Amino acid sequence: MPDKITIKDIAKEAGVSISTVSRVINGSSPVKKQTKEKVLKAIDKLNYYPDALARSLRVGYTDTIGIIIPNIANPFFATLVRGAEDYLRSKGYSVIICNSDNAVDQEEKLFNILAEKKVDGILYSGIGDHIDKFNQINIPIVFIDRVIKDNRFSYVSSNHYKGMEDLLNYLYSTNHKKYVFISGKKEIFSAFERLRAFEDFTKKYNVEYELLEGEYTYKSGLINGKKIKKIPDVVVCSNDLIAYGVVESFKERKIKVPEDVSVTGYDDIMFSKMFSPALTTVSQPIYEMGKVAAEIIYRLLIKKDDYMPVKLFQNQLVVRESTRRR
Amino acid sequence: MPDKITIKDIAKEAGVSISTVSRVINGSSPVKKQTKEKVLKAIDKLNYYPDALARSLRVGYTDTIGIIIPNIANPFFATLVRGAEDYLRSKGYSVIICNSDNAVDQEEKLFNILAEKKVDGILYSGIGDHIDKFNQINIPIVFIDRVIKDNRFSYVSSNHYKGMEDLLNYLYSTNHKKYVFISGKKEIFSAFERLRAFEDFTKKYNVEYELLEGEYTYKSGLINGKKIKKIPDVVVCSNDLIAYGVVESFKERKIKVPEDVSVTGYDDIMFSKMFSPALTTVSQPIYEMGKVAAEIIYRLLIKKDDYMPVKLFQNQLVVRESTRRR
DNA sequence: TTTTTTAAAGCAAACGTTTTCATAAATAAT
DNA sequence: ATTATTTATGAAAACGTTTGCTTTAAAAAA
Repeated sequence: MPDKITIKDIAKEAGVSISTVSRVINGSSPVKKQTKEKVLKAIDKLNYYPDALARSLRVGYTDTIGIIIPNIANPFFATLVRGAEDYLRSKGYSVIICNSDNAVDQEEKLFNILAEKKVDGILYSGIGDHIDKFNQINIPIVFIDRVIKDNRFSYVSSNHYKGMEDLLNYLYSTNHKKYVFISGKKEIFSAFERLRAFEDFTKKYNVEYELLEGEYTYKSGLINGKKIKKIPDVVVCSNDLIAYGVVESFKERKIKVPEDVSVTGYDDIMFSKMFSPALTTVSQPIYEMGKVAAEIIYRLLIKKDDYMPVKLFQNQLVVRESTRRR
Repeated sequence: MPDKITIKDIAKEAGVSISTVSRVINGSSPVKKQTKEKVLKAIDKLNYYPDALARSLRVGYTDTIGIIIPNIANPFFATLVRGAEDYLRSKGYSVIICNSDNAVDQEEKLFNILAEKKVDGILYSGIGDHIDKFNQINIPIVFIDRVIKDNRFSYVSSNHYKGMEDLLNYLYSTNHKKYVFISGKKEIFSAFERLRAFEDFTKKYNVEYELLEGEYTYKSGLINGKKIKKIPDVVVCSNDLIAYGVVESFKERKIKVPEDVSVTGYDDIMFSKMFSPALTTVSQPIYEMGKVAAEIIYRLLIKKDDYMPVKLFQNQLVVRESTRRR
């Protein structure tokens, strides 16, 4: 294998010092046109590309952002990540993606790895708060899909409580009397908020309901769907994946949606409109949220002020075919 | 902000040389129990974590793998990536994900970035062949979802031709006479192979058909679905997303699947079984393929021999509700 | 004890860049 | 022409590690 080409080789080839080479690469200070050409020619000839490690070690940043999410195979996060990555790459950043599977200890490990890799910033969506860790590693972070009261931290989230409230009010207004609610893991902020909205709702209208503890997966919907003995007017699911599972479990039992029971989701991932019955759900601007999170971290990085922006998105009820008036 | 803690600080705190600190961190050579304790204590006290950049610069590797795919928001790739990442992380690697959107020039750019970042290996699924580039950057690579005849390169792929052939034979045996085929971009290996199987099929059985050029997206299915004037017996789609789009477009036109027309997909992404009608498709072991690709690159990295493994997966016809005997 | 062997720790170079500071070359001002 | 100013280049330190080699300390053998 051929030896690695370094800036030294270019310098020698072009008959010039390495400082000069560095300067033409980075345009950091003027260099005479004809020497510049020599250098460029040498670079091209030897097929040189600079070592980002060495560079980062020197300059103190890596142009890399870490993203910690539960699971990239969940379309919600895939879309979110895409939103963030598109923006960041346009600004010259790369992205390291880490799946935590919502395990706090795994999250902690990932923070360590990202800190060691010297990422410039972190986008984080997960369970733990890790505040002590953040103080240790001292890397700008923005929380995603979660409201942080600690005003040292930025976040982008959406108004889950309000979204769920809107959905429930709609259901109530269309004559749904008996409810089953399948929650996500309560450690997850969004799941907690949606559940909270549901609990407040049941109190307010003194409505008949059953509460099932699930998690944000298709499988959980499948399992919990089977557990439902008394078919209610509507099964309110804490996210779309759960709803898919519930519908499937009902299909197996020949229970028809929406004829026999309404089913609702949350998130409006791209498949929910294709699902049949097309899912009544609450839409979050997922791609946009990823993008905004990326914008925030970017701003945090370039201007070193203490500006800590925060963005709360509104959610939108979208009524489709999986619900109907009772 | 507090100064960055380096190995030097630990050395001073523990009253020991930096070599010794390095040795206790890496266990690279024996150090007396009691000095080890001092060092560990200092590390803990000062909250030190080593700088992976500096380390990589010295040792010559980064424990990082780059992955280039068209689009992480496509569930096929999300699952694939998850398979790869799970394996790699278990071996101590991190993963940088890059979306190319199937643009050759973007792919090229991404290869450059990954080369500069000194990733140890690359997993690549895309359009271009970039053979010259690979020779330049000299980083182990494994191609995903694509057969490479050049035996200097590894790949994992699946037998798209055979899979499509099986599907078509099944359709033929269930009395489907008139076909519409919606292809993916022909530059993509899998799309090319699936189309090739279809063309051979039409010749072999001299069957009535129409060919529509699409791409691997829901939207493309929607658009091309609308273009279908004469409803055939079956619309064979080059992947599942296209099929979703076609079904949706038919729904708008009150054309019933499978009553009026069969529709098939390819890939069997996780949503296809939840889709209604549940999609008849050809399943690829997506997660497994990602995992195997990761295994291969890992083997390539640890043993520096010239072993160039290659893995071809078989695909499995899965008949569900979106087709029926004519 | 003294010498030999082994184990533990330290020194300093190296990895490939960027950048400060000094110097040389070129241009402008006298 | 000479000096002053600007412009272009080079030398060398620094970023934070690992590791080959040397030295010191400890243990074993004489």
